[in-house]
Amino acid sequence: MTDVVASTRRPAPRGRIDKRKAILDAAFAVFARRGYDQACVQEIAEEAGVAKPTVYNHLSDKENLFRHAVETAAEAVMADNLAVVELVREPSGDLRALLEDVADRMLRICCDERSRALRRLTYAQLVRFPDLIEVVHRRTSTRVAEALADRLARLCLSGHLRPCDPAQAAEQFLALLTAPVEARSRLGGREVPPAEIDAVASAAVDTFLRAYRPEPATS
Amino acid sequence: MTDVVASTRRPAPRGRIDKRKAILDAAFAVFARRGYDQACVQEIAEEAGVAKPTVYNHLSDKENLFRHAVETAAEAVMADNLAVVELVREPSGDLRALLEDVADRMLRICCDERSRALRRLTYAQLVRFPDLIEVVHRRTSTRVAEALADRLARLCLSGHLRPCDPAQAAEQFLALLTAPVEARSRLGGREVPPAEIDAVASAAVDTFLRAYRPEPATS
DNA sequence: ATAAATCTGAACTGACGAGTTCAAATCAGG
DNA sequence: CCTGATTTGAACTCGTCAGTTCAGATTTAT
Repeated sequence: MTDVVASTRRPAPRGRIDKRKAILDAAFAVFARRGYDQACVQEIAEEAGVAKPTVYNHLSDKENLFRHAVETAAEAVMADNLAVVELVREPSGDLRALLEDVADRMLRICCDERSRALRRLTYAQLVRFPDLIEVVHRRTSTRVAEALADRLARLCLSGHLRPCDPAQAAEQFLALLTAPVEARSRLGGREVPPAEIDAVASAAVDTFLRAYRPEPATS
Repeated sequence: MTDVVASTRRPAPRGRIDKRKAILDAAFAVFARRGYDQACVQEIAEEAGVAKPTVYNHLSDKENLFRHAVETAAEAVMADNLAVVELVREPSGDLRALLEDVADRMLRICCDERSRALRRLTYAQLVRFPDLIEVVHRRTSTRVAEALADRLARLCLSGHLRPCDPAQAAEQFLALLTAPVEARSRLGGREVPPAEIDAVASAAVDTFLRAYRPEPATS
């Protein structure tokens, strides 16, 4: 009689459309704000504008839902990052300016809600889904580092950077970017103001260039 | 009738000893291996060799148990790290060797099970206990960075490093250490072989020194 | 229009775990 | 050795939530 429940239900096109996509999007959103254990399937169904049995109809169970939602998000984050790495080319003008631009774009991706939620969720479920972290990490970290290493290798060959191990250079470039931001965002809990992002990016590039610029002709 | 339950019960000195400490230790151990939600108070009680009501007698509820266990662990990790930072002094011999020793020790702390579990737990409960991460982060990260900055400032003044912002230098030194190790340990899921730890430490120090060594007297 | 597939809401089962209760056992101190 | 505090085990309450069932509504395709 006193039913005022569930006023936040979008009608969402009845019939058979891409319920599946709606469900996965909703799942990631709900997992992101509640965490795996606190998220309940009912809420995901409501967020997707769909009945609970429909959720189970598309994705067998909660675990499956989580895996698909997380892997999809990881895919998207990887695509964004790879697109940015593509920008690293033989500099037409200033190498520093180029790297700062790249650094800035990567940090913005790494600070946005989706990336943060993704890290949080995989980190949190490390014990329960060890294989999942493997997949996510490959997408969001390893792959990006490899792509960046490729680009840096070219810069070494063309003499814009000193000869070095490109994989290590890439690892350290990313370290100088991500670690300070992780720390300043309290592991993703706080929003980092753009001014700080800029500062971290420019400090990282500065240090990176000091360490990897070509040696002044010795002797 | 078919009761074979709870065969892993240590007797643990009956009467009133430091049950409290036993309980907190057990709590951290169980939270570490199960995560907050999966950990059940019964298991903590068993691990502590104590009855369930005794747990509730000492610490009001599960949340309280978690907070105390985590804060205690954070305190311990901080102490370890600060002790290592103390080693940074005016180098009697080689600055590089000194920094590599410090880097190595810090990485070992950061890779051990306790630190990893601590990061995992706080990261995972970011949403539910936002204030807790504040506390932990201050202990394990901010404080250590500040202490290191102090030491680096002295090295700048004595001319062992170029003039620079010591806070930034400390932040980047730690970034070059922790980020690669986090990546290689799959966010703490995998054990990192000592050889890799050494490699990361020495690469980090090398890059740090290239970026922060005193400028060769210009013009 | 009609048949097959899908979706819906609501109610249901079953497991699990937090926190409590209590009477009996155990301890510590005077 | 007596008294009061603490511990213990076991059973219990209570809420939550994953996953299921089902009869009826809706959709899509032919």
